[in-house]
Parts: sequence; structure tokens; C-alpha cells
Amino acid sequence: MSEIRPDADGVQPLDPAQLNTYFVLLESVSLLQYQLEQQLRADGGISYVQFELLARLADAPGPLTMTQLADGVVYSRSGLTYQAGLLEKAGLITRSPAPDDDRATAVALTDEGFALIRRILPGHIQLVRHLLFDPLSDNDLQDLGSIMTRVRDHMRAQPPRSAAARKRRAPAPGAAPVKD
Amino acid sequence: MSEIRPDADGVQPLDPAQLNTYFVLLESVSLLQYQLEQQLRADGGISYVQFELLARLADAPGPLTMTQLADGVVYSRSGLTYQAGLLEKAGLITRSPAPDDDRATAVALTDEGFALIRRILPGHIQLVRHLLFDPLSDNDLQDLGSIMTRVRDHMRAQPPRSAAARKRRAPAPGAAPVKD
DNA sequence: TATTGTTATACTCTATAACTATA
DNA sequence: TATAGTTATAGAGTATAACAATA
Repeated sequence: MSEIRPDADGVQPLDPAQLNTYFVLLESVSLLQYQLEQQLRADGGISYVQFELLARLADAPGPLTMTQLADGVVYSRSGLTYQAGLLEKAGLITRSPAPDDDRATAVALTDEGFALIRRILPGHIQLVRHLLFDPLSDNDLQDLGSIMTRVRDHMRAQPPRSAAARKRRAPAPGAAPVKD
Repeated sequence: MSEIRPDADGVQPLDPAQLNTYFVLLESVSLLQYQLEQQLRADGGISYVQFELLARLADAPGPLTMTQLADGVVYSRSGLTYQAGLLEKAGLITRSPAPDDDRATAVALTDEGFALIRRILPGHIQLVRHLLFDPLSDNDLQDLGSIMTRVRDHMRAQPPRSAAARKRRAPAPGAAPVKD
């Protein structure tokens, strides 16, 4: 990607090292996630998103509300309702009225949901280790963890990230959406 | 995620640092990509995938075949045909018969496609810098680039990644897909 | 009024298989 | 026979807005 030079317009001084790092980062994670999703579907019959939701519930000390469950996942609330419907139908989670707030829904793992996570997690971790950590030293692991933690905290601090009704920037002139 | 302990079954010795790093990596990139996609849609009316395709073409010395264009992007060929159709309809690329191989299609950016990339890229890079690199030192940048380059090369070397007809592992017993 | 969650709906995207044409 | 690409089709996933119920 080194030949794209927006600074040919004098607009942006572009650091090739940054651009390269950015592209490699996105490419690697895309590859990783694709492989992981294949395995999750094959071994557990679930998507990566569903795995994330189940893992989040498994990690929590108790039931979570839909809002808590959505937090950290980028989805719209309706998207979460959709996924929760699938997981509930599959017997992996339950939804029940939350005790303290009658508007809220308490989402909890069933025994089967727990069993599923426990069954697929070892293979999942093994694959992560195989694909992500095998070519890295312990030092790399520390560095990567430290770096991405700072990035995440920075991004989480930045925007009003749960602002669902946040105003979108108006499309730039001449930016017709690419659609049918 | 530190409380998930598959090794409670004695199956996998689990390194919490690895698990944490893995989750933070995926979470950060997910957040980053979401923000970038918002901007691309707002400023250029294109999705992240479409941006990748256009950027790949802009970076190439000349036209690419569909297969070359698909390489590095995880998509099926039909998915690429679909996206190419959208981009062509939008006047951003052209498809014409390849000169040397009559089976192949030569994909090239139009002037408008080039103009779009040149118009969008500065803001894109600015956002990447703002979200990804602002909290990082020059040293972090080097480390991250080095680490992810090794990861990518490792993953690209591993599987017969272009093996479209690769056999899927059979679903594990009791792994009913979570669907309607 | 604001918040929680669901529903209806439309749309985007992806994957599979069948198909054509060329190597 | 194998490869390049398209098409048809079906399904998964997502987003928007309208809605009901509670705080």
C-alpha cells in the first residue's frame, strides 16, 4: 500500500510506517477472526458474535441485562435481541424479568450454554495460540497486550460510544452511496 | 474474561495473559473498524470492503484480475463479483476482458475511483492516526508493526488459504447450529 | 421524559451450487 | 480436466423506526 500518497495533494503528511502497520494489523485480525469463526461454527454451531455473548455471560458473576450485554459489543439493541432470540431458542441462554428493574431483562447462561462454552473453549484457545501466539515471543505478547490495551482504553474514552442517537456527519458533497 | 477456566477440566493449561491479549486485540480492532466504516460511509458512501478493494487497485501498478483482487480478501468469488458490480455501477471501476487470458477479467479504477480514494484517504488516515496511533509511542508503532507482520506472515504461510474447496471439519457431536 | 427492550421491515452482505467459457 | 468468472438463490445479519412498558 506504500504507493498511495495523499500528500501528493499537499493535504496530509503521511507516515508510511503508520500506514503499513495499520494495514497489517487489520489484515491479520481479519484472517484470525475468519479462521476462528470457521472453527466455532464447526465445533459449536455458533458464530463469533454468539461466542462473544456466551463468553461474556460465562465470565460475568451473574446474569446481565441486555444493555450490559450489548455494552462492548458494537451492535444495535435490535441486533442483540435478534441474537438473544437465537441463543434462547437453542437453549443456551434464558431471558427473564430483571429483579430490580422491571424494564430490564436478565440474561443468563443455561447449563447447556455453560457446557458448550466449556467444551469449545479449549480448542478455541488452542487455535488462537496456534495462529496468533506461536510466532511471538513472551516479550511480544507483553508488548502487544500493553499496546492494544492502551488503544482500547483510548478509543473507549474518546467518543460518547453508547450514544445510539448520535448525529451522523452529513455526507460530503458528491458522496453518493454505492448501492443498487 | 479472566474467570473462564477451561483448565478446570484439566484439558488446557490456559495462559491468562494470552487470553487477555487476544481479547483486547480483537476488541480494539473491532472498535477501530467500526469507526472507520462510519467515516467511509459518511465521507465516501462506501463500505470498508469497498474501500479495501479500491485501495488495492489504487496501489497496484495496473489492472488486476478478479482473482488477484480477491487474494488477500477473504471473500468468495461470488462475493467479489457482487461488490465489483456495485463499484462498477457507481462508476468507480471498470471491468474488461483481460488481454492475456480470455477467461479473466481486468479490473481497473476509473478516474472517479481514483478521485474518490484521493479525496477520502486523508481523512481516513487522520482518523486512523487519531484512534490508533495517538496513544502510542514511536517505539510502540515499530513493535506493533513488527509483531503483526510476523503474525500475518505466519497465518498466510499456514493453511492452503486459497483452497476454496477445502474440506470442513465435521461438526462435533451435539453441535446443532444456532439458527431459525 | 428518559430508558429498556421488542417488533416489523427493509436492506446489505455472504455462501453455495450450477453454469459458461477458456486454458 | 482445471481455472476464471458470473448468476441464481437462499440465508444470516444489521439498522431504522415505531412501539409498549417502566423509571
